[in-house]
Amino acid sequence: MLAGNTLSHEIAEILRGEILDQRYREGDRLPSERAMAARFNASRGAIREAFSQLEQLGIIAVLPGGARVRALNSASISVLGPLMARGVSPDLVLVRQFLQTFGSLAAQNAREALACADAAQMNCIREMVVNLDKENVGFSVAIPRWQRLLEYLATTADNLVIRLITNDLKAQFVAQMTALAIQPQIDKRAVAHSLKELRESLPDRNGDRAAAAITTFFDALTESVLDACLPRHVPNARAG
Amino acid sequence: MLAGNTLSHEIAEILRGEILDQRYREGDRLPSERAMAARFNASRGAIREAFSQLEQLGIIAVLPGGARVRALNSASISVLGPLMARGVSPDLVLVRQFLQTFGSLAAQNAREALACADAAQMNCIREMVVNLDKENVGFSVAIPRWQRLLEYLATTADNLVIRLITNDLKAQFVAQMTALAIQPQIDKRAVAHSLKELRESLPDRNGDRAAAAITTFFDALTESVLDACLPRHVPNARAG
DNA sequence: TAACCAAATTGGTCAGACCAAAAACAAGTG
DNA sequence: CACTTGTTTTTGGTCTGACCAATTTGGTTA
Repeated sequence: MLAGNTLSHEIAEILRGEILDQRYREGDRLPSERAMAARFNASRGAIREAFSQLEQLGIIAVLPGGARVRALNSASISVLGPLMARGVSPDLVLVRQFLQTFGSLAAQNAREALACADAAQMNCIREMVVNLDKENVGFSVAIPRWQRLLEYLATTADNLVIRLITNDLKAQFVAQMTALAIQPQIDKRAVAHSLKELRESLPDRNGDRAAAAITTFFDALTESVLDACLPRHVPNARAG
Repeated sequence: MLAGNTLSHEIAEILRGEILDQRYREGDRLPSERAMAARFNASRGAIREAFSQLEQLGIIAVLPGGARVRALNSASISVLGPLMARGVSPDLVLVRQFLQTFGSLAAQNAREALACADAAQMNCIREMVVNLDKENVGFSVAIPRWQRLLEYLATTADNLVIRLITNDLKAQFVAQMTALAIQPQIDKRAVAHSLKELRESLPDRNGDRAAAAITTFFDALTESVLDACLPRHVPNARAG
């Protein structure tokens, strides 16, 4: 669908799936480029470009004598999206790991933002936090506000390493999540608590406290998302 | 420069450098594949493979009509290594961001490890921490032990997302650091304190406390590494 | 000026070929 | 039988030249 309109992208996508599905074991030699060309009715050049993409993904190593499958642990972040989409690893486990990791990085952003923000930026942060805390809005309204806050903290912290990581993570994760159209019911008490901590951490620029607040928020978010991912077969009649 | 023995890797490396050096501005169109082929005295196929690598790096977008330079913010983590090696961004800033981010992820690993470790794993962790705390060893002895501890925490936490991220980070960072042959003088008191916190967090599996201890350690490590990176008083070279 | 159409350019792919290095195999050796 | 050695096959890396489809470009027209 969205993957790649070009032949080499399609081939790469197919092979990526087969590798992530463990159709070739780690260390195994992939069929030769010529064999692949025959299989896909394509030229060797197209196969070569597909292999190149898989190599950049870190899931194969192509060298004279043949292309070999590498360990999943040595892959690049970009495999996480496809991995989550397939049944290779338990989805919910990966979702949890995603959100927890994302939360850690966001917390670090908050820590650094409070350490290096100027007066105007601090004001802006304070304003966003207060606004976020003001009304008891629904999930669909609150989440974009949180996103803006986290984005502003990221901009303020200006940590390129975290920025690049979260770029990759978002690209892999958001696509999968939005595809599921999840409507989590986040624990409002936990959110309120993390907002209170966040607000109180601002005056004396307590980075650790702010980071802890962000972590708390992501813990709650994680639980709610996981809950929303569960098969809602069960008649769970309990409103918050 | 052992980066890539193949021609396409060499070309990709050169172009990557030129792009990271801002020789082409964001959004600019790169010279066509044919022009590049002429410039490097190579075939279009080789240029294409080089372009493919740059595309996977996230620094160019190749599409019908021409290849365009993308924003650095949208790049992949793998550009950090080359970026740090060049003078594009202040080195020390990147080094700090690297270590702080690495610390955040290690702290998260510790948090999750304590949450999910079985009895045997907890014993192993305790043993490593105690061993680390036992003697007052030098930097070159202590660091490998810390690495083993962090690695074991990572294995125990078994967070694939963090694993993949740190894979990339290590690949980009360690190469640069070892090339500098840095001998940091780490603050032993800070390390001792973080070890104490870590040790005391084990009995009741206080993940937050363990995470804070790891963060403390990385703060000290960051300062010492940055200090070691500073230009020292050159013995004689006052030429110029 | 704005809309429109044709020519030049560009990426995507294909085909067939050559080379050097690696792998697979055969044969000889202890 | 195991182990080395030398030859053949396979494999990846690159080149050349060509074709197609889509974009870009630039000139033309309304």
